[in-house]
Amino acid sequence: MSMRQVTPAPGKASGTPKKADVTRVQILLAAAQLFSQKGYAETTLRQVAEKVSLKPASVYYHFESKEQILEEVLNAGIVYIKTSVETALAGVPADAAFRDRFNAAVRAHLRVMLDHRDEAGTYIRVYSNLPPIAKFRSRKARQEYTNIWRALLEDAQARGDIAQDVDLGLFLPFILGAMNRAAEWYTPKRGTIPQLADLITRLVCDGAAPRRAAL
Amino acid sequence: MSMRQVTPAPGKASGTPKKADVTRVQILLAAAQLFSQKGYAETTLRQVAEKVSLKPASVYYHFESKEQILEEVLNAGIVYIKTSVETALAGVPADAAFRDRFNAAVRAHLRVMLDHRDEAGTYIRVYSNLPPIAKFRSRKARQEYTNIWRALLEDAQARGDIAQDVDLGLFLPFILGAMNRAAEWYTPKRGTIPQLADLITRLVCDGAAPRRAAL
DNA sequence: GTCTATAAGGAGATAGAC
DNA sequence: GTCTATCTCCTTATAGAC
Repeated sequence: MSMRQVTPAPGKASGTPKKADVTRVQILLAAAQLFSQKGYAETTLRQVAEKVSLKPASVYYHFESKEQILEEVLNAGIVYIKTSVETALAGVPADAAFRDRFNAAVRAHLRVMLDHRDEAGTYIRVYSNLPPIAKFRSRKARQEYTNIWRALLEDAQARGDIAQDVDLGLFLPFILGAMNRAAEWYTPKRGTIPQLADLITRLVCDGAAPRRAAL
Repeated sequence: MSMRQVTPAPGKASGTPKKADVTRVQILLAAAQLFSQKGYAETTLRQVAEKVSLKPASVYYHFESKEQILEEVLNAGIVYIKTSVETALAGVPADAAFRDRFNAAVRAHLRVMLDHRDEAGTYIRVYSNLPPIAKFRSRKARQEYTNIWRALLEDAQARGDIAQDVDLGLFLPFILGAMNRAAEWYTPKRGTIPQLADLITRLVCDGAAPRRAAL
């Protein structure tokens, strides 16, 4: 699943591939990369234009404003992440161990965010320093995504895989935030994405202390 | 310990309180707040000036450039955090349980970052979207701080409080990043800072699963 | 659809009076 | 130390030719 399929144009059924909405998508991709690398305010439309070999003015044929580009980039990013995690969860039996379902979700989230950094990572990286309007507009999609995780964790707590006295109101944002922050520091040099996913799963399920079971 | 004592002026022993380095510090504090709230690029010198009831030009009597203000804000922030965590660790016996030492450090880190958001939180929040020069300049202080945590965790691993097969190269940045990300989502509505610190400590030491000991 | 040219505004920073 | 006034540059965005 690529961002390409996610943003053909607002309100357009995927019938004709259309001749040059291609440019539109190229702009979105370039913008996503730049926003992700340097932040929204620090990125100029000239840089976006140059990256797709256009003159700045031409960008305005495809988009009304810089902010509209941002909005679409954000939405595409979160839809992309959401779909990936949903797909990953669907690939694990619903009655599988919590550990396995959780690990699959974590791995999917990390993979999208760290592997396809430019495409979806933008959402995570740029979100904090945004004009409040943009934050508000993407709020709904963001919440829908969070709900996937909430359901996963609430279910685990109901089944006794997570202790009753763990406050999900703190745990949920903590664990999502912890994963998202990885976009800031992760490099393949530190380890693979599955390794990181395993570490997180281990922390959540067992902690980092040595197993004291077999004693 | 306040940021005031940290940034009297570069290379100035704390002898005379000096008549109006006060303004200098006020500018730093105002800048810290604004950078933290809106990001570096989105903050204008005019806004900083207005916040301390100065005209924009007057700021340049105290600082050479906007970037220099940023640099000092960042350094002050990290020195502040570092000192806080060191003090907290010094307050716990060196032979205390890892759990207690870790919890004290987490709590101190979170308190500075979340309670004194404007002073030290800037460092965390702004750092990602920075001109590379600024990142580089604050690198040394950042590493010195990280080393406190590395020592704490390496020590724990040596004593067997953290399992041998936990990769600190992943674990260290993960846990620091997770805490830092809390600046993005934490509000007192979700819980107290000690509660969050306890949650993190629990995850690290035991995991979130129900205790299976007493069975 | 993309271009050239340019408008309109705001940014960081400086000069020099007070 | 702080002010007024201003320079210069670069931004987003528009107008209209091709």
